[in-house]
Amino acid sequence: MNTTPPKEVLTAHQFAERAKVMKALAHPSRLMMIDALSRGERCVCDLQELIGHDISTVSKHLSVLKKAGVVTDERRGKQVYYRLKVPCILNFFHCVESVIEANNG
Amino acid sequence: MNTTPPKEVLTAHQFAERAKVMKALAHPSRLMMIDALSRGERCVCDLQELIGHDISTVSKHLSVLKKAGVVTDERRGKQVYYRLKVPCILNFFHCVESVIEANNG
DNA sequence: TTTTCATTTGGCATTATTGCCAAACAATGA
DNA sequence: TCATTGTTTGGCAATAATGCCAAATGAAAA
Repeated sequence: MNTTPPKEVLTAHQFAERAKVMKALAHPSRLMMIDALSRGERCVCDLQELIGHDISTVSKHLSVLKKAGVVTDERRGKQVYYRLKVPCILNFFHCVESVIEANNG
Repeated sequence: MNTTPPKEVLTAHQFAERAKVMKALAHPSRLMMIDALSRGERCVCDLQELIGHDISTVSKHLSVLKKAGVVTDERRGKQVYYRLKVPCILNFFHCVESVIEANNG
C-alpha cells in the first residue's frame, strides 16, 4: 500500500503558495527594487529615492517582499538595509523578456 | 555623443511590462492551468474540470494568460484548445519552490 | 532627556481583481 | 432551420491592492 503522494502532482495549497510569491513580484515598483537589490544591499531611503513614491509606500512594498521571503532586512544604526534573499529570481526575467518581445514582435 | 541607452539600465516602462506578465502568473488557478498545459494542450472544458470553478471564470483566467502572451489558443470544432506559448516560465518554479522552502524551513 | 532622523504602522479613499450568473457567440448536428 | 454543446462577454457584488497622510517606533545625537 503506497501512501507517498507522487511528486509531480501538486496540491491546490502548493499552487496557492507559489501564487503568493508571484504576487509579491507582480508590481513595477517592487520589480524595480529587486533590480536595485540585485546590485547590492540598499537602505529604504535609497529605494525611496529610486521609486519616487512616499516613503511609507516604499516601506510597505518592502514588507510585501519580506513577507514573501524574497528579501531580508537588517537594521544598522538608524537605517534599515534590505537585500535579496533569493537571487535566482533574477534568472526569470530573461524569460519574461522573451514573453514581452514575443508580444511586441 | 552617445545616444544609445545603456542596456543594464531599465526604464519604468520596462518594469511595468514585466509586472504585467508577473501579474498574469500570480494566481493559484492560473498556475494550476499552466502546470496542466506544461504537459500538453487542453481545452477549456478540461481546465474547468481541473480548476472546479465556473466555466466563465476559467475562460477569463485564460484570457488573462493569453493577453499576457503566456498561452495561445486555437479553435478546433466546438472546442478551444490552449497551450503554453513560452515554456521557459516553468523553469522559474524551481526558484519559487526554494523561496517557499526557505520560508517554511 | 529631548531632539532629530529613518522607518514602520494605522487608517482611509481609490482602484483593481475575482468569481458568479445570465446572455451572447460559434460550430456542429438533427 | 432549430437545438445542442462549448466558449466568451457583460454586469455586478465582494474582496484585495495601492498610495497617501498622520501618528508611532527605534536609534542616535545634542
